[in-house]
Amino acid sequence: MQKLAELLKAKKLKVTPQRLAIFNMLYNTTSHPSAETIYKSLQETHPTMSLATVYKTLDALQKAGLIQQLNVGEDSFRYDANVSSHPHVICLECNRVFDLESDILNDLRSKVASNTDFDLISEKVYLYGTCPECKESMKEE
Amino acid sequence: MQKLAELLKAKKLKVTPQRLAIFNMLYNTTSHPSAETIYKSLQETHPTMSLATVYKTLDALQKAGLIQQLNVGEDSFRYDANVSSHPHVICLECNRVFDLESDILNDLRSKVASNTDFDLISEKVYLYGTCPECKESMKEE
DNA sequence: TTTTATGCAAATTGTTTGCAGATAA
DNA sequence: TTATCTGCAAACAATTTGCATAAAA
Repeated sequence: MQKLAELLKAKKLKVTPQRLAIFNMLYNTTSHPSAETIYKSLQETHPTMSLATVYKTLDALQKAGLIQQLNVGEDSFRYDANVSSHPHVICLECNRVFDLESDILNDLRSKVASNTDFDLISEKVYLYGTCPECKESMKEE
Repeated sequence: MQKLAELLKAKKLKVTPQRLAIFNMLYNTTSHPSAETIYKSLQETHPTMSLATVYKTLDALQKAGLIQQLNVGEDSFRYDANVSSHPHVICLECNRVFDLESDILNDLRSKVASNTDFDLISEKVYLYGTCPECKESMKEE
């Protein structure tokens, strides 16, 4: 928590209980929650925090480069405290989102760079399918 | 146009002037327009067509597998009559969206399949950067 | 004639904004 | 103290929906 407070201060963001709670939650999960999910799961510990504060905090953290926004094709955004440009795999059965290693994009990056003459800055890569667990439970039926 | 009418009929969709106009426009562009852009550019030839009809038509075409929806990270969707699962490069200066060949994803697909045990179904791949033309005009300044 | 599509206006939903009071520095 | 944040309610924008009329099959 101390570490997160330092990260906020380094970006000249005031350290508030709300910000710490949101940042901390994102920092300790790989579930890529949405604003709504974050809001609901912090209801118990921060019952007075509003959804608008969640949105404003996520916006501030994102602008500071401390988190990133994902758009996996749902109707709302998800957030990730892993700010490296890494690909994600999404299970179409359970809707969970998993991280992949960034370096599996190296081949793609170099191919695109040589095919297009673009100066590439970033990328968003989402793969869709069925996760091992859901494959199992589908077999059983 | 005859060809497009056949494609609609094959999907049991009624062939209306609005649907033909929208489908035809998408079929003859690589600009990946949004619903709003399609609506505006068809105003001249189809002044009575409503935006709701554009949305309903895009939805029908998409469900029939005749077009696909893109989410390049803007506040609205774009549409593509190329329904193959191909990557896109987006220029952050001029906001144009370009198609890439599907097969440059082969390496990524096989890497992800072997790393995750997912059964992969599809993918959305967007790369961001500066296109050759915008690189030129930035040099001049 | 039957079925499906269109066009209008109203509804929906995730997200943003304005602002007064509260809190961090 | 003063600069910034919070929380509420209202605003927003892209998209969807209900329904009466119109057009396709």
